[in-house]
Amino acid sequence: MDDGLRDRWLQEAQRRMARAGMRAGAARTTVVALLARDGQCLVSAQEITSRLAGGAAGSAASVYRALEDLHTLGLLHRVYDDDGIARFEIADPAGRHHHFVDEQTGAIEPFVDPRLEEAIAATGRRLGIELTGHEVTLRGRRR
Amino acid sequence: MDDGLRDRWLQEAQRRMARAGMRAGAARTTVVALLARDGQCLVSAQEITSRLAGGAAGSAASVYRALEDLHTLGLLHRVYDDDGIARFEIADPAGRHHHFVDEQTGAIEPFVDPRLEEAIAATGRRLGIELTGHEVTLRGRRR
DNA sequence: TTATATGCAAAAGCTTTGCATGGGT
DNA sequence: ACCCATGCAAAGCTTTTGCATATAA
Repeated sequence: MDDGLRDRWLQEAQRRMARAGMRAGAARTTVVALLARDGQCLVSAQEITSRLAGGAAGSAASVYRALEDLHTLGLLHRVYDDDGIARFEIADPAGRHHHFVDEQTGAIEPFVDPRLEEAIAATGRRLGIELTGHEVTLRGRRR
Repeated sequence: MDDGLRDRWLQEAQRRMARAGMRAGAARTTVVALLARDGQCLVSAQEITSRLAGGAAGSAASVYRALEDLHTLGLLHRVYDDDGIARFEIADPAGRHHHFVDEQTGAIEPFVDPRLEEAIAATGRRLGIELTGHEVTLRGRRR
């Protein structure tokens, strides 16, 4: 786990939530804390809900509402897996990773590749597009 | 519309369906014909169902079943949009395109870029991955 | 004739929403 | 005090499934 990323994101999240006039209720506070730790790669609403079920706060409705709000604030990326279930991960202010799906295990793993980023930027220029975002999913098996 | 692609895919679809022991019922036959024409870029099950509603055959259940079967046979790609709805397009035996989402209009447009394909292949090698597939989605506005 | 395809209606699963209550600032 | 947040339960949507019937081969 990347502690620096966790702290940066947590701080940014609190800043943006405050600026939006949101208050620190128990449920969303817990969800945010959990995301800062475990949301560095894709997690679903249900995974969050069940991890919260052990503790005190966090109904399913509140989890979905928190995820929706955080996504609207630009604090989360939302991706739909091959099963059609929404999964979220924290939007790193410092950069972006993409996903590799291991077809043997089904595991999703993040990766970064500056040269791929550069190639995507070049594609945008070639197509005459001003890029505001992009997603890449690779599938295969580890050699 | 690419007539060559349409005919190639239709032929391949019929070949694979026959080999799988599937019979040419009215509903799936109509769905396959519609996909060959209109499935060159993403369409949803509901879009297909409503386009079929004018004609004689095609209940929603049969549409979903046809899409599932064709996907299993490797004849369709399935992609989940930002709204969480599954969209399908025909798997071109001759190559692959990706998607650009225009954030002004919401329109999804296909594009091809051989240099991007090369960059993705290079990323796979760099990561030590044997790639079996990949998807790229670009978001932005046309300049 | 026999396995496959279809349609309808019901069920399933994820997500959203209405409403009354609780809680932050 | 005032407005936001929460929880529960109900509703909404897409997608899947059971079952009886129809149909391709």
